[in-house]
Amino acid sequence: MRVSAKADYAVRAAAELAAAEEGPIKGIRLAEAQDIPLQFLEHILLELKHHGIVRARRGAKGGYWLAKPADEVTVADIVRAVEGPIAHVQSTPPEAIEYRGNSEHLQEVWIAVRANLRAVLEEVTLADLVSGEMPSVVTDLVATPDSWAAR
Amino acid sequence: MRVSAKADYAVRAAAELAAAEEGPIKGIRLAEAQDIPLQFLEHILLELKHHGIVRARRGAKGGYWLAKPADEVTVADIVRAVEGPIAHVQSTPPEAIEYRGNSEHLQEVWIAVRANLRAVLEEVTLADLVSGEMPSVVTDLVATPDSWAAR
DNA sequence: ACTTTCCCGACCTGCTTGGTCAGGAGCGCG
DNA sequence: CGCGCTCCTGACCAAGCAGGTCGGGAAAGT
Repeated sequence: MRVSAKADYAVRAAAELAAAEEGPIKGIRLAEAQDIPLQFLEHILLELKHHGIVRARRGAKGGYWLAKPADEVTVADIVRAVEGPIAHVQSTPPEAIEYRGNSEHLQEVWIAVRANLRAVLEEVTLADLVSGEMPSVVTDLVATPDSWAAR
Repeated sequence: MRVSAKADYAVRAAAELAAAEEGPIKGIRLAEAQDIPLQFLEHILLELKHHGIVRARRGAKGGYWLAKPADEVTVADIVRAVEGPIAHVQSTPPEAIEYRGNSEHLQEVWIAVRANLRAVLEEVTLADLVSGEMPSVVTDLVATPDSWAAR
């Protein structure tokens, strides 16, 4: 139930790409803008490329750019690209688990957990992220003081 | 963003304890009821004990039982006991992260993610789990067909 | 040709996951 | 008391992941 450095880095780099107006952005510029180790970032960007989220070109005028418009790329897309499926239990998707005995209804809990994760991650696009204009599901939750409480 | 075997086991064992009406339940009975490796389960139960969620007694009439009524123990309590804090990013709580540049609003996303996780995990008690009468947040999500779709 | 930049596999250290093993300590009972 | 039962605890272990670094290769531009 934690967010890895890789996923965090990936979203931040993608946000930087979404904000860039024209042309390819070099890896080193992304790394510096978001304070990410360059060589690690290159591996992450390669994964994003393999998942069709970014494109890249080598050489003097090379760099990375988004493969799709920023409002068509969600945070969920990026997290799945670098972390794999969201909210799997014991490496199997919640809809495929079968519980016996008194934990029979636990499946419903994990399904609800995944659904609520998706409700945020699939709703926020890179365009939302850079503009700061979040979908209502986020603004509502963020406006609740309890959401900020440590526990 | 995944649920570990340990957390899954822990909740299932706790559900079994919640369902048991009388007296201490032996480890081996929990292990068999939920098909969990016994020695691994004992370590998990020990952690739950250290977190004040279960109690135990040794000897012939020994076993484990819940330290509190089943309707006062939430799934979140158990997950936190065995997995640590929920939805930390790079091992730091989302309210403590500071983002710069174009990812400035990413903090709000992680806050919303955590809040939505809590909305499920802190709402479901062991009593709900064994009775099958889930809180509305769960039944609503589970009733949505999309929640069951793989992606 | 030569530089720049991405591409990509190998490697590395340390920690986590999902366990097993061996023994010790408390509890109840005859 | 002695004895068996059950939990308690630390040590260990194999595999994998996290979070990187290193070194070289391949395309793009000039």
